[in-house]
Amino acid sequence: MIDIALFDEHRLALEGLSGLLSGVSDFRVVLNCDDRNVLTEKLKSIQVHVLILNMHDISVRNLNLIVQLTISSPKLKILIISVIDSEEIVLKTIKAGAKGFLGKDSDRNSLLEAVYTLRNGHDYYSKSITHLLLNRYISSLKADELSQNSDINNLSSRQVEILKLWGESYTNQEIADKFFISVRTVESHKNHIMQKLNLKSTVDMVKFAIKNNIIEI
Amino acid sequence: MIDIALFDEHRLALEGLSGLLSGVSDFRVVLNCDDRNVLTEKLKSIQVHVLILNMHDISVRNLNLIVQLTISSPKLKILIISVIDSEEIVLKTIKAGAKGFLGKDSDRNSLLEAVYTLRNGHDYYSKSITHLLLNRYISSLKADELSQNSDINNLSSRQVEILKLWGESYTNQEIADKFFISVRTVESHKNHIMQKLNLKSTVDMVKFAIKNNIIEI
DNA sequence: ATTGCATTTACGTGTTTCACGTAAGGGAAG
DNA sequence: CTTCCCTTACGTGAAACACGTAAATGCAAT
Repeated sequence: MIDIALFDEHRLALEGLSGLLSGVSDFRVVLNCDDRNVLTEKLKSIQVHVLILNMHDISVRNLNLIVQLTISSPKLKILIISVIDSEEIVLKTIKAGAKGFLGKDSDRNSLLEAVYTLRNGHDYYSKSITHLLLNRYISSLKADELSQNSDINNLSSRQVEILKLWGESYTNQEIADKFFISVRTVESHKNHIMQKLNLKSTVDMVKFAIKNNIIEI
Repeated sequence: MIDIALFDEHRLALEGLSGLLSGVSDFRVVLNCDDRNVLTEKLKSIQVHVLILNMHDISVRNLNLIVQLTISSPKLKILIISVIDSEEIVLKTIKAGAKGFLGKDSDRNSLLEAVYTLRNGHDYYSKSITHLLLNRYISSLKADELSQNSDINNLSSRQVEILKLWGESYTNQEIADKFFISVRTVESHKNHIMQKLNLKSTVDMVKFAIKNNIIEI
Protein backbone atom coordinates (compact mmCIF):
# COMPACT_ATOMS: atom_id res chain seq x y z
CA MET A 1 0.00 0.00 0.00
CA ILE A 2 1.34 3.38 -0.99
CA ASP A 3 0.21 6.45 0.89
CA ILE A 4 -0.12 9.48 -1.30
CA ALA A 5 -0.62 13.17 -0.69
CA LEU A 6 -1.93 15.40 -3.45
CA PHE A 7 -1.41 19.09 -3.85
CA ASP A 8 -2.91 21.29 -6.51
CA GLU A 9 -3.87 24.92 -6.21
CA HIS A 10 -6.60 24.29 -8.72
CA ARG A 11 -9.42 22.39 -7.07
CA LEU A 12 -10.79 20.98 -10.29
CA ALA A 13 -7.41 19.63 -11.30
CA LEU A 14 -6.96 18.30 -7.78
CA GLU A 15 -10.20 16.39 -7.94
CA GLY A 16 -9.36 15.11 -11.39
CA LEU A 17 -5.97 13.93 -10.25
CA SER A 18 -7.50 12.34 -7.19
CA GLY A 19 -9.92 10.48 -9.41
CA LEU A 20 -7.12 9.14 -11.57
CA LEU A 21 -5.47 7.60 -8.54
CA SER A 22 -8.51 6.43 -6.61
CA GLY A 23 -9.09 3.44 -8.83
CA VAL A 24 -5.79 1.82 -7.99
CA SER A 25 -5.97 -0.69 -5.17
CA ASP A 26 -2.34 -0.24 -4.13
CA PHE A 27 -2.84 3.46 -3.61
CA ARG A 28 -4.33 5.31 -0.72
CA VAL A 29 -4.79 9.04 -1.19
CA VAL A 30 -4.59 10.25 2.38
CA LEU A 31 -4.45 13.96 1.67
CA ASN A 32 -6.02 16.24 -0.92
CA CYS A 33 -4.84 19.76 -0.56
CA ASP A 34 -5.18 23.03 -2.43
CA ASP A 35 -3.50 25.25 0.11
CA ARG A 36 0.22 25.55 0.49
CA ASN A 37 0.18 26.27 4.18
CA VAL A 38 -2.28 23.55 5.02
CA LEU A 39 -0.06 21.12 3.12
CA THR A 40 3.08 21.85 5.09
CA GLU A 41 1.11 21.74 8.34
CA LYS A 42 -0.60 18.44 7.61
CA LEU A 43 2.59 16.76 6.42
CA LYS A 44 4.11 17.36 9.82
CA SER A 45 1.57 15.03 11.44
CA ILE A 46 0.70 12.46 8.80
CA GLN A 47 3.30 10.42 7.00
CA VAL A 48 2.99 9.65 3.30
CA HIS A 49 5.26 7.89 0.86
CA VAL A 50 4.74 10.04 -2.17
CA LEU A 51 3.68 13.65 -2.50
CA ILE A 52 2.38 14.68 -5.88
CA LEU A 53 2.71 18.39 -6.55
CA ASN A 54 0.91 19.77 -9.54
CA MET A 55 2.60 23.04 -10.40
CA HIS A 56 0.89 25.42 -12.73
CA ASP A 57 3.82 27.73 -12.63
CA ILE A 58 7.33 27.16 -11.45
CA SER A 59 7.77 30.16 -9.23
CA VAL A 60 10.35 30.68 -6.54
CA ARG A 61 7.53 30.08 -4.10
CA ASN A 62 6.82 26.67 -5.53
CA LEU A 63 10.47 25.73 -5.69
CA ASN A 64 10.85 26.80 -2.09
CA LEU A 65 7.99 24.55 -1.13
CA ILE A 66 9.94 21.62 -2.53
CA VAL A 67 13.07 22.65 -0.71
CA GLN A 68 11.25 23.06 2.60
CA LEU A 69 9.51 19.72 2.34
CA THR A 70 12.71 17.98 1.30
CA ILE A 71 14.37 19.28 4.43
CA SER A 72 11.51 18.64 6.84
CA SER A 73 10.63 15.23 5.41
CA PRO A 74 13.74 13.63 3.94
CA LYS A 75 12.02 10.31 3.32
CA LEU A 76 9.16 11.89 1.40
CA LYS A 77 9.33 11.35 -2.35
CA ILE A 78 8.15 14.37 -4.27
CA LEU A 79 6.70 13.95 -7.74
CA ILE A 80 6.21 17.08 -9.80
CA ILE A 81 3.54 17.38 -12.41
CA SER A 82 3.73 20.41 -14.61
CA VAL A 83 2.64 21.45 -18.03
CA ILE A 84 5.71 23.62 -18.12
CA ASP A 85 8.50 21.18 -18.78
CA SER A 86 11.42 23.06 -20.21
CA GLU A 87 14.87 21.80 -19.37
CA GLU A 88 15.55 24.73 -17.06
CA ILE A 89 12.41 24.13 -15.06
CA VAL A 90 12.95 20.41 -14.70
CA LEU A 91 16.50 20.92 -13.55
CA LYS A 92 15.37 23.49 -11.00
CA THR A 93 12.82 21.18 -9.43
CA ILE A 94 15.32 18.31 -9.31
CA LYS A 95 17.82 20.64 -7.72
CA ALA A 96 15.17 21.66 -5.20
CA GLY A 97 14.72 18.04 -4.23
CA ALA A 98 12.02 16.54 -6.42
CA LYS A 99 12.49 12.89 -7.30
CA GLY A 100 10.25 12.78 -10.32
CA PHE A 101 8.84 14.98 -13.03
CA LEU A 102 5.89 14.40 -15.33
CA GLY A 103 5.63 16.77 -18.27
CA LYS A 104 2.68 17.50 -20.44
CA ASP A 105 3.17 14.39 -22.53
CA SER A 106 2.44 12.15 -19.55
CA ASP A 107 -0.73 10.11 -19.16
CA ARG A 108 -2.31 8.13 -16.35
CA ASN A 109 -0.02 5.15 -16.86
CA SER A 110 3.04 7.36 -16.55
CA LEU A 111 1.60 8.69 -13.33
CA LEU A 112 1.06 5.26 -11.82
CA GLU A 113 4.46 4.11 -13.03
CA ALA A 114 6.06 7.20 -11.54
CA VAL A 115 4.44 6.66 -8.15
CA TYR A 116 5.60 3.03 -8.04
CA THR A 117 9.09 3.98 -9.17
CA LEU A 118 9.42 6.69 -6.55
CA ARG A 119 8.09 4.39 -3.86
CA ASN A 120 10.82 1.92 -4.77
CA GLY A 121 13.42 4.57 -4.19
CA HIS A 122 14.21 5.43 -7.77
CA ASP A 123 13.79 8.60 -9.75
CA TYR A 124 11.26 8.97 -12.52
CA TYR A 125 11.18 11.42 -15.40
CA SER A 126 8.80 11.29 -18.30
CA LYS A 127 10.00 10.43 -21.74
CA SER A 128 10.43 13.92 -23.09
CA ILE A 129 12.26 14.93 -19.94
CA THR A 130 14.66 12.03 -20.04
CA HIS A 131 15.34 12.80 -23.62
CA LEU A 132 15.91 16.41 -22.67
CA LEU A 133 18.28 15.61 -19.84
CA LEU A 134 20.25 13.14 -21.88
CA ASN A 135 20.54 15.48 -24.78
CA ARG A 136 23.21 17.74 -23.45
CA TYR A 137 25.20 14.76 -22.24
CA ILE A 138 24.92 13.03 -25.56
CA SER A 139 25.66 16.20 -27.45
CA SER A 140 28.97 16.48 -25.67
CA LEU A 141 29.85 13.03 -26.94
CA LYS A 142 28.41 13.15 -30.41
CA ALA A 143 28.52 16.82 -31.16
CA ASP A 144 28.64 16.32 -34.91
CA GLU A 145 25.66 14.04 -35.23
CA LEU A 146 23.42 16.14 -33.11
CA SER A 147 24.48 19.49 -34.43
CA GLN A 148 21.84 19.08 -37.09
CA ASN A 149 19.13 18.79 -34.47
CA SER A 150 17.86 22.27 -33.95
CA ASP A 151 18.26 22.14 -30.23
CA ILE A 152 18.30 25.08 -27.93
CA ASN A 153 20.85 23.40 -25.73
CA ASN A 154 23.47 23.89 -28.35
CA LEU A 155 23.14 27.63 -28.17
CA SER A 156 25.44 29.56 -25.91
CA SER A 157 23.88 31.87 -23.36
CA ARG A 158 25.06 34.87 -25.30
CA GLN A 159 23.44 33.58 -28.42
CA VAL A 160 20.18 33.04 -26.58
CA GLU A 161 20.36 36.57 -25.18
CA ILE A 162 20.75 38.02 -28.63
CA LEU A 163 18.04 35.83 -30.06
CA LYS A 164 15.69 36.85 -27.28
CA LEU A 165 16.10 40.57 -27.86
CA TRP A 166 15.96 40.22 -31.61
CA GLY A 167 12.78 38.19 -31.15
CA GLU A 168 11.33 41.14 -29.31
CA SER A 169 11.80 43.20 -32.44
CA TYR A 170 14.98 44.92 -31.33
CA THR A 171 17.14 46.04 -34.24
CA ASN A 172 20.74 44.91 -34.43
CA GLN A 173 21.83 48.40 -33.49
CA GLU A 174 19.66 48.40 -30.39
CA ILE A 175 21.00 45.03 -29.34
CA ALA A 176 24.55 46.22 -29.93
CA ASP A 177 23.95 49.30 -27.78
CA LYS A 178 22.40 47.23 -25.02
CA PHE A 179 25.37 44.91 -24.78
CA PHE A 180 28.01 47.51 -25.62
CA ILE A 181 29.25 45.51 -28.57
CA SER A 182 29.51 46.21 -32.27
CA VAL A 183 26.63 45.76 -34.67
CA ARG A 184 28.89 43.45 -36.62
CA THR A 185 29.23 41.27 -33.57
CA VAL A 186 25.49 41.03 -33.26
CA GLU A 187 25.38 39.97 -36.88
CA SER A 188 28.06 37.40 -36.23
CA HIS A 189 26.08 35.95 -33.35
CA LYS A 190 23.01 35.67 -35.49
CA ASN A 191 25.03 34.06 -38.26
CA HIS A 192 26.43 31.54 -35.85
CA ILE A 193 22.95 30.80 -34.53
CA MET A 194 21.65 30.17 -38.03
CA GLN A 195 24.61 27.97 -38.88
CA LYS A 196 24.35 26.04 -35.67
CA LEU A 197 20.65 25.42 -35.98
CA ASN A 198 20.79 24.97 -39.72
CA LEU A 199 18.16 27.63 -40.32
CA LYS A 200 17.88 29.08 -43.76
CA SER A 201 16.12 32.35 -43.01
CA THR A 202 15.34 34.78 -40.25
CA VAL A 203 11.74 33.74 -40.47
CA ASP A 204 12.83 30.27 -39.46
CA MET A 205 14.78 31.79 -36.61
CA VAL A 206 11.65 33.46 -35.28
CA LYS A 207 9.80 30.16 -35.48
CA PHE A 208 12.62 28.37 -33.70
CA ALA A 209 12.62 30.95 -30.94
CA ILE A 210 8.89 30.59 -30.50
CA LYS A 211 9.01 26.81 -30.50
CA ASN A 212 11.70 26.87 -27.84
CA ASN A 213 9.99 29.43 -25.64
CA ILE A 214 12.75 31.94 -26.15
CA ILE A 215 10.24 34.51 -27.27
CA GLU A 216 6.52 34.92 -26.79
CA ILE A 217 4.05 35.28 -29.58
CA MET B 1 -27.79 14.45 -23.39
CA ILE B 2 -25.01 16.99 -23.65
CA ASP B 3 -22.12 16.34 -26.01
CA ILE B 4 -18.84 17.61 -24.68
CA ALA B 5 -15.40 18.09 -26.14
CA LEU B 6 -12.40 18.38 -23.86
CA PHE B 7 -9.14 20.09 -24.60
CA ASP B 8 -6.10 20.16 -22.38
CA GLU B 9 -2.51 20.31 -23.47
CA HIS B 10 -1.64 18.35 -20.40
CA ARG B 11 -2.67 14.75 -20.86
CA LEU B 12 -2.87 13.96 -17.18
CA ALA B 13 -5.13 16.90 -16.52
CA LEU B 14 -7.14 15.93 -19.56
CA GLU B 15 -7.71 12.44 -18.24
CA GLY B 16 -8.53 13.78 -14.81
CA LEU B 17 -11.07 16.19 -16.24
CA SER B 18 -12.54 13.45 -18.36
CA GLY B 19 -12.93 11.32 -15.26
CA LEU B 20 -14.77 14.08 -13.44
CA LEU B 21 -17.35 14.25 -16.21
CA SER B 22 -17.67 10.60 -17.07
CA GLY B 23 -19.80 9.79 -14.06
CA VAL B 24 -22.62 12.07 -15.12
CA SER B 25 -25.37 10.34 -17.06
CA ASP B 26 -26.44 13.46 -18.94
CA PHE B 27 -22.96 13.99 -20.30
CA ARG B 28 -21.27 12.34 -23.21
CA VAL B 29 -17.60 13.21 -23.68
CA VAL B 30 -17.20 12.72 -27.42
CA LEU B 31 -13.74 14.19 -27.79
CA ASN B 32 -10.62 14.20 -25.65
CA CYS B 33 -7.89 16.23 -27.19
CA ASP B 34 -4.43 17.45 -26.24
CA ASP B 35 -3.45 18.92 -29.58
CA ARG B 36 -4.56 22.31 -30.78
CA ASN B 37 -4.55 21.43 -34.45
CA VAL B 38 -6.30 18.13 -33.98
CA LEU B 39 -8.97 19.93 -32.00
CA THR B 40 -9.81 22.46 -34.71
CA GLU B 41 -9.79 19.71 -37.30
CA LYS B 42 -12.06 17.37 -35.38
CA LEU B 43 -14.54 20.08 -34.48
CA LYS B 44 -15.16 20.66 -38.17
CA SER B 45 -16.65 17.21 -38.51
CA ILE B 46 -18.21 16.38 -35.16
CA GLN B 47 -20.70 18.63 -33.45
CA VAL B 48 -20.64 19.17 -29.71
CA HIS B 49 -22.62 21.39 -27.40
CA VAL B 50 -19.92 22.43 -25.03
CA LEU B 51 -16.18 22.67 -25.46
CA ILE B 52 -14.17 22.75 -22.27
CA LEU B 53 -10.78 24.37 -22.70
CA ASN B 54 -8.33 24.00 -19.88
CA MET B 55 -5.79 26.75 -20.30
CA HIS B 56 -2.57 26.57 -18.39
CA ASP B 57 -1.52 29.90 -19.69
CA ILE B 58 -3.53 32.60 -21.37
CA SER B 59 -1.32 33.31 -24.33
CA VAL B 60 -2.31 35.09 -27.48
CA ARG B 61 -2.19 31.71 -29.13
CA ASN B 62 -4.76 30.33 -26.74
CA LEU B 63 -6.98 33.37 -27.01
CA ASN B 64 -6.79 33.11 -30.75
CA LEU B 65 -7.91 29.52 -30.57
CA ILE B 66 -11.09 30.74 -28.88
CA VAL B 67 -11.59 33.39 -31.52
CA GLN B 68 -11.10 30.93 -34.35
CA LEU B 69 -13.50 28.41 -32.88
CA THR B 70 -16.06 31.10 -32.12
CA ILE B 71 -16.03 32.09 -35.76
CA SER B 72 -15.99 28.60 -37.25
CA SER B 73 -18.55 27.17 -34.81
CA PRO B 74 -20.88 29.95 -33.65
CA LYS B 75 -23.21 27.56 -31.83
CA LEU B 76 -20.44 25.98 -29.84
CA LYS B 77 -20.31 27.04 -26.19
CA ILE B 78 -16.79 27.43 -24.92
CA LEU B 79 -16.05 26.99 -21.24
CA ILE B 80 -12.64 28.06 -20.01
CA ILE B 81 -10.95 26.46 -17.07
CA SER B 82 -7.86 28.16 -15.83
CA VAL B 83 -5.88 28.44 -12.68
CA ILE B 84 -5.01 31.92 -13.81
CA ASP B 85 -8.15 33.90 -13.15
CA SER B 86 -7.23 37.53 -12.90
CA GLU B 87 -9.77 40.06 -14.10
CA GLU B 88 -7.71 40.89 -17.15
CA ILE B 89 -7.44 37.27 -18.21
CA VAL B 90 -11.10 36.52 -17.73
CA LEU B 91 -12.08 39.57 -19.72
CA LYS B 92 -9.77 38.59 -22.53
CA THR B 93 -11.28 35.13 -22.87
CA ILE B 94 -14.81 36.54 -22.79
CA LYS B 95 -13.79 39.06 -25.40
CA ALA B 96 -12.41 36.23 -27.48
CA GLY B 97 -15.75 34.48 -27.36
CA ALA B 98 -15.78 32.20 -24.33
CA LYS B 99 -19.16 31.79 -22.63
CA GLY B 100 -17.94 30.57 -19.28
CA PHE B 101 -14.96 30.73 -16.99
CA LEU B 102 -14.01 28.55 -14.04
CA GLY B 103 -11.22 29.87 -11.85
CA LYS B 104 -9.12 28.01 -9.37
CA ASP B 105 -11.78 28.20 -6.68
CA SER B 106 -14.10 25.98 -8.72
CA ASP B 107 -14.86 22.37 -7.87
CA ARG B 108 -16.60 19.52 -9.64
CA ASN B 109 -20.07 20.86 -8.84
CA SER B 110 -19.22 24.22 -10.38
CA LEU B 111 -18.04 22.39 -13.47
CA LEU B 112 -21.26 20.44 -13.86
CA GLU B 113 -23.30 23.53 -13.15
CA ALA B 114 -21.34 25.48 -15.72
CA VAL B 115 -21.85 22.88 -18.43
CA TYR B 116 -25.61 22.79 -17.81
CA THR B 117 -25.81 26.56 -17.79
CA LEU B 118 -23.90 26.92 -21.03
CA ARG B 119 -26.00 24.23 -22.67
CA ASN B 120 -29.09 26.24 -21.76
CA GLY B 121 -27.70 29.22 -23.58
CA HIS B 122 -26.55 31.23 -20.61
CA ASP B 123 -23.15 32.36 -19.51
CA TYR B 124 -21.42 31.00 -16.45
CA TYR B 125 -18.66 32.54 -14.39
CA SER B 126 -17.47 31.21 -11.11
CA LYS B 127 -18.25 33.10 -7.96
CA SER B 128 -15.04 35.03 -7.64
CA ILE B 129 -15.25 36.01 -11.27
CA THR B 130 -18.84 37.18 -11.18
CA HIS B 131 -18.38 39.56 -8.35
CA LEU B 132 -15.38 40.89 -10.20
CA LEU B 133 -17.28 41.81 -13.30
CA LEU B 134 -20.03 44.31 -13.79
CA ASN B 135 -22.71 43.03 -16.06
CA ARG B 136 -22.93 46.03 -18.27
CA TYR B 137 -19.21 45.97 -18.68
CA ILE B 138 -19.43 42.46 -20.00
CA SER B 139 -22.14 43.34 -22.47
CA SER B 140 -20.23 46.33 -23.73
CA LEU B 141 -17.28 44.08 -24.35
CA LYS B 142 -19.38 41.65 -26.27
CA ALA B 143 -20.56 44.40 -28.58
CA ASP B 144 -17.20 44.77 -30.19
CA GLU B 145 -16.50 41.07 -30.10
CA LEU B 146 -16.56 40.82 -33.85
CA SER B 147 -14.64 43.96 -34.60
CA GLN B 148 -11.72 42.76 -32.55
CA ASN B 149 -10.31 40.25 -34.96
CA SER B 150 -10.68 42.43 -38.01
CA ASP B 151 -6.96 42.85 -38.47
CA ILE B 152 -6.56 39.82 -40.63
CA ASN B 153 -9.67 40.67 -42.59
CA ASN B 154 -8.18 43.99 -43.59
CA LEU B 155 -5.52 42.24 -45.59
CA SER B 156 -6.23 41.69 -49.25
CA SER B 157 -5.98 38.17 -50.59
CA ARG B 158 -2.83 39.09 -52.48
CA GLN B 159 -1.26 40.39 -49.30
CA VAL B 160 -2.13 37.19 -47.49
CA GLU B 161 -0.66 35.12 -50.34
CA ILE B 162 2.60 36.99 -50.12
CA LEU B 163 2.66 36.84 -46.36
CA LYS B 164 2.05 33.12 -46.46
CA LEU B 165 4.94 32.38 -48.83
CA TRP B 166 7.24 34.73 -47.00
CA GLY B 167 6.25 33.00 -43.77
CA GLU B 168 7.41 29.76 -45.34
CA SER B 169 10.86 31.27 -45.69
CA TYR B 170 10.57 32.14 -49.36
CA THR B 171 12.84 35.01 -50.38
CA ASN B 172 11.35 38.06 -52.03
CA GLN B 173 12.87 36.95 -55.32
CA GLU B 174 11.25 33.53 -55.09
CA ILE B 175 7.89 35.07 -54.33
CA ALA B 176 8.29 37.46 -57.24
CA ASP B 177 9.11 34.60 -59.60
CA LYS B 178 6.17 32.59 -58.39
CA PHE B 179 3.70 35.37 -59.07
CA PHE B 180 5.49 36.77 -62.12
CA ILE B 181 5.83 40.17 -60.53
CA SER B 182 8.78 42.37 -59.63
CA VAL B 183 10.79 41.99 -56.47
CA ARG B 184 9.99 45.60 -55.79
CA THR B 185 6.32 44.77 -55.90
CA VAL B 186 6.78 42.08 -53.33
CA GLU B 187 8.53 44.59 -51.15
CA SER B 188 5.69 47.01 -51.66
CA HIS B 189 3.17 44.43 -50.59
CA LYS B 190 5.11 43.74 -47.46
CA ASN B 191 5.42 47.44 -46.75
CA HIS B 192 1.69 47.83 -47.11
CA ILE B 193 1.06 44.90 -44.83
CA MET B 194 3.30 46.39 -42.17
CA GLN B 195 1.66 49.78 -42.50
CA LYS B 196 -1.81 48.34 -42.40
CA LEU B 197 -1.19 46.20 -39.37
CA ASN B 198 1.02 48.76 -37.70
CA LEU B 199 3.89 46.33 -37.31
CA LYS B 200 7.31 47.70 -36.63
CA SER B 201 9.48 44.81 -37.76
CA THR B 202 9.48 41.65 -39.80
CA VAL B 203 9.75 39.69 -36.61
CA ASP B 204 6.40 41.13 -35.63
CA MET B 205 5.06 40.14 -39.02
CA VAL B 206 6.04 36.54 -38.43
CA LYS B 207 4.31 36.62 -35.07
CA PHE B 208 1.21 38.13 -36.59
CA ALA B 209 1.10 35.45 -39.27
CA ILE B 210 1.40 32.73 -36.66
CA LYS B 211 -1.22 34.27 -34.42
CA ASN B 212 -3.65 34.43 -37.30
CA ASN B 213 -2.95 30.94 -38.56
CA ILE B 214 -1.52 32.21 -41.82
CA ILE B 215 1.62 30.22 -41.27
CA GLU B 216 2.45 27.21 -39.14
CA ILE B 217 5.21 27.05 -36.60
C1' DA C 1 -21.33 56.62 -66.14
C1' DT C 2 -18.43 58.91 -63.21
C1' DT C 3 -16.50 59.53 -58.93
C1' DG C 4 -13.95 57.69 -55.13
C1' DC C 5 -11.17 54.48 -52.84
C1' DA C 6 -8.45 50.48 -52.06
C1' DT C 7 -5.50 47.32 -54.56
C1' DT C 8 -1.88 45.95 -57.34
C1' DT C 9 1.79 46.99 -59.69
C1' DA C 10 6.45 49.30 -59.98
C1' DC C 11 10.55 52.25 -59.16
C1' DG C 12 14.13 55.45 -56.46
C1' DT C 13 17.20 56.12 -52.60
C1' DG C 14 19.31 55.30 -48.58
C1' DT C 15 19.78 52.25 -44.56
C1' DT C 16 19.86 47.85 -42.45
C1' DT C 17 20.31 43.13 -42.39
C1' DC C 18 21.94 38.81 -44.40
C1' DA C 19 25.41 35.43 -46.11
C1' DC C 20 29.79 33.94 -46.15
C1' DG C 21 34.45 34.54 -44.98
C1' DT C 22 38.39 35.68 -41.96
C1' DA C 23 40.46 36.25 -37.59
C1' DA C 24 42.20 37.67 -32.95
C1' DG C 25 41.80 36.93 -27.88
C1' DG C 26 39.89 34.33 -23.79
C1' DG C 27 38.69 30.49 -21.23
C1' DA C 28 37.83 25.66 -20.27
C1' DA C 29 39.22 20.94 -20.95
C1' DG C 30 42.38 17.59 -22.12
C1' DC D 1 50.54 23.63 -23.78
C1' DT D 2 47.48 22.53 -27.16
C1' DT D 3 42.89 22.19 -28.73
C1' DC D 4 38.37 23.68 -29.15
C1' DC D 5 34.59 26.67 -28.54
C1' DC D 6 32.86 31.26 -27.57
C1' DT D 7 33.00 35.99 -28.11
C1' DT D 8 34.37 39.64 -30.30
C1' DA D 9 35.06 42.17 -34.76
C1' DC D 10 35.62 43.43 -39.67
C1' DG D 11 35.11 43.06 -45.14
C1' DT D 12 32.25 42.48 -49.08
C1' DG D 13 28.49 41.85 -51.93
C1' DA D 14 23.68 40.58 -52.00
C1' DA D 15 19.22 40.92 -50.15
C1' DA D 16 15.78 43.04 -47.52
C1' DC D 17 13.79 47.09 -45.25
C1' DA D 18 11.95 52.00 -44.76
C1' DC D 19 9.89 55.65 -46.82
C1' DG D 20 8.38 57.92 -50.78
C1' DT D 21 6.03 58.47 -55.35
C1' DA D 22 2.94 56.98 -58.83
C1' DA D 23 0.31 54.73 -62.66
C1' DA D 24 -3.23 51.12 -63.93
C1' DT D 25 -6.95 48.35 -62.27
C1' DG D 26 -11.05 46.89 -60.01
C1' DC D 27 -15.00 47.68 -57.54
C1' DA D 28 -18.68 49.90 -55.14
C1' DA D 29 -21.56 53.77 -54.58
C1' DT D 30 -24.13 57.53 -56.34
